[in-house]
Amino acid sequence: MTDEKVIDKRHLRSIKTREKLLEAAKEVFLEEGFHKATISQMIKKANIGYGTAYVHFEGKEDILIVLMENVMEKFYEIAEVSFLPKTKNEALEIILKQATAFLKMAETERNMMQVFEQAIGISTEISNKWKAIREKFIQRISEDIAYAQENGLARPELNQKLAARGWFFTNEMYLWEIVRNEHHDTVEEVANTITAIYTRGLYL
Amino acid sequence: MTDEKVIDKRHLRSIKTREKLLEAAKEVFLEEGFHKATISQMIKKANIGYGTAYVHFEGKEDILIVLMENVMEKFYEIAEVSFLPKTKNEALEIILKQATAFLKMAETERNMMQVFEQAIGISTEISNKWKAIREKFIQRISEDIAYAQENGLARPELNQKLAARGWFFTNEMYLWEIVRNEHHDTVEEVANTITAIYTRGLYL
DNA sequence: TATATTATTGACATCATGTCATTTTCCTTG
DNA sequence: CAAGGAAAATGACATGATGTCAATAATATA
Repeated sequence: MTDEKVIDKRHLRSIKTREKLLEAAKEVFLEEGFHKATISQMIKKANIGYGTAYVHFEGKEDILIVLMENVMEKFYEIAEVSFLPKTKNEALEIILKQATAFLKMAETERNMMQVFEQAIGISTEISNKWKAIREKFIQRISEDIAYAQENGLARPELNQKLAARGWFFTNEMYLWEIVRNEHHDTVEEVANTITAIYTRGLYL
Repeated sequence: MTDEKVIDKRHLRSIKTREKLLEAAKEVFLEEGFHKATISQMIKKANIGYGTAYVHFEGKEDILIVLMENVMEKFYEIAEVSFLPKTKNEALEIILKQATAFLKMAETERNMMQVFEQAIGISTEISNKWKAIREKFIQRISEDIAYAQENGLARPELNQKLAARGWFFTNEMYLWEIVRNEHHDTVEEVANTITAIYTRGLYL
């Protein structure tokens, strides 16, 4: 199990090479976007040989997946916050916090999220990982809505899964708009409006 | 203005070649997806020479843009339906119809929409055209909400633009799920739930 | 020091792209 | 209707990216 702790100079060099490449790849992805980015640019920036890239990774896509894992973990952390509201106010507060935390990611990780968005459209594997994150959120919120329905806080006639998806989808689309710098309302205002509509409805 | 009506045999042949290529390209895009698709596959299927493809189009992306124009026009038609509701019921009915028509597109044009989705992630031009469609919808709905607010039908404290975006975004995300065959509720149920939440709210 | 193991390397084969000089097809004019 | 010209089609080619692999360098071990 802990056999891997035997790290010799060779192994160390290997790790450093890998990290140099990852660092360079990040820059290239940010500068060029996913498809214009080439392995050649990365290895030049990292000062390593061409073949070396293929020793450490399977290709461009694989490199990006590794770079993305960091960011994706943060989403999981947000999604994993567990809650079972007892009052309507509690429910609203929590739903608002969740939306805000989610949208904030767009701002703090904007650069990598821009590359991420392209990659989702191109790589099935990356797309699947994003889908998993989405389902995690929807599952959480769906459970919360079901609980709220059982306790007379939410309208019982609404399909929880659909409602949860809708809520998440709205947040997600705003996330991408913020990532693309296409949106100039603050994260707080967006989160407030989404929550207000979902909890109070648009029409009187 | 009508000079172009002079169509000789050469011109006719040119048009036919172009159409043969578009037809073949459509098949290849559907079979292979946007990036695996190659010009070579298309020209073989169309029985024309390699260079010919570049006489008619600037490349893969350009071919897809032309193929997409058809589909996109249909979205514009839906978006252009104008309405100013007088009663709350009228507002709900119209918003439901709009959502249903929009989502139905995912079903009737599923194949091309699948290619479309990839293309949006890859081609800036296609992405921009889709954004224009989105803004058209949001503009329409935003106006409707503003009107409803002025006439005491909708909550006046909500930001119309944000509400309209949210509504559209939810629909759009469902659209893509349906396109990807990832969704098994009926279009009607989805449209109903979205409308119900937006108009009546999730919590009591 | 000699040998084994691990990591690195760049040259190479492959494949898609876009260009362009050439060829084919059709029209026009004397 | 024959000759020359214009429009359309063509495929060979140059370019650039990818992934592989046999050779080489660096380090460990006996």
